[in-house]
Amino acid sequence: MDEGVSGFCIKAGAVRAAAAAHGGGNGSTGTKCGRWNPTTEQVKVLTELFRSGLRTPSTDQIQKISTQLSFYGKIESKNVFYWFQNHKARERQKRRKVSMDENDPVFRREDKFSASKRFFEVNQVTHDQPERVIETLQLFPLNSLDETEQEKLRSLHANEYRETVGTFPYTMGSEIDHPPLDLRLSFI
Amino acid sequence: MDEGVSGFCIKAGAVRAAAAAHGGGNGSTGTKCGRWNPTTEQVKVLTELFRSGLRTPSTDQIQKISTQLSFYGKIESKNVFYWFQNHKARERQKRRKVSMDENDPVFRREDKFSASKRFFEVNQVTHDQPERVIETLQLFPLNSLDETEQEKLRSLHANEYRETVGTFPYTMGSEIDHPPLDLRLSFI
DNA sequence: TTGTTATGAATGAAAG
DNA sequence: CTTTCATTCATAACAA
Repeated sequence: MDEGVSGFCIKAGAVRAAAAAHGGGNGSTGTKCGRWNPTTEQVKVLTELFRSGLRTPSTDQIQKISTQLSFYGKIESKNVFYWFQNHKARERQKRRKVSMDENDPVFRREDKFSASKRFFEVNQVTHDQPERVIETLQLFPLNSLDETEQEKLRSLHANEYRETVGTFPYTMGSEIDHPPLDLRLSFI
Repeated sequence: MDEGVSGFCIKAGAVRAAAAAHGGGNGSTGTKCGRWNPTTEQVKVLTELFRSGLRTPSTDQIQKISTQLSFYGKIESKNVFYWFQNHKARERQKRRKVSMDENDPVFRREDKFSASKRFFEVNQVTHDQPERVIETLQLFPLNSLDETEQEKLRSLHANEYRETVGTFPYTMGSEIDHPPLDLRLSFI
């Protein structure tokens, strides 16, 4: 199991055990050196921005978002950049509700071009959003926000847990009536 | 809190250990579990495929494998995907642990990349490890429909373009359906 | 029960 | 943008 914790960060001691970041607003405030671990606040804001239609923030936007989120914890521009990139990619990936009729008893004709991208049948948290993709959203008025201004953004409560969208209503209701038994690797 | 479906699971019995060797309701058909639990048959096949050299099955292959394995129990494409992903990663992880040769106990510190690709630069590290495995194994000769190349040489420098175009006003709150959450996105 | 291990799933980071 | 890698989180299966 937990073999050598390879990795390249010094993490001199056993840092692994600690973790337990889930469940609560993990500080992530300069904890370890490893990778960015967003706080629930940060994730919430980012998610909301995404929901608002922002998908590929510009450099300027990334900078502003990063600045704002830095209050909630350590964060860098690249984190925001990657977040959006990953979120978008995975959202699309999961969006692939391609119903691969593997159970279809009727031989189907070859589809023109089958989707060749990864796709899982993962449901998505109710998103009744008319898919309005705003590439460039007006973020943060240019008038800089003072420290005091940022303080106002503070307040709030720490929502528990981090975003976890990972469930899916199994669609493959029941099994198919037994196909040729014993297939093993014969199909390779 | 709401982390999707997790927790309750009927756990239809030993699926991994032994048993389940017979075509019979192991925890697959009627179990609504939050997490896939492979049957011994499924694991066996997957392992054999892995041993055969398959490490990163294509979407098409994943599909086929999933279809085949569905006989042994409930399984989805993403399960296969994750299985290979994890198996490969852990194989490598163990390999890495062994790598710590006493020959040179010096730990090389990863240079802190500062950068900028826009803000940060992704330093091109290395690309070694002459991976000697079969990336693409021919599975199921039945229908070896090879999806044609879709779009590969696309995208490119379309970013700048988009950035510029999206400068339209965008009234806050107007277009966006008012977020039900407590938003400090007011600064948008 | 509690603690540990194995591994499914998620995701930040980065390569291609 | 797409795909892969590395690390981490969560939990079923198991041991004590």
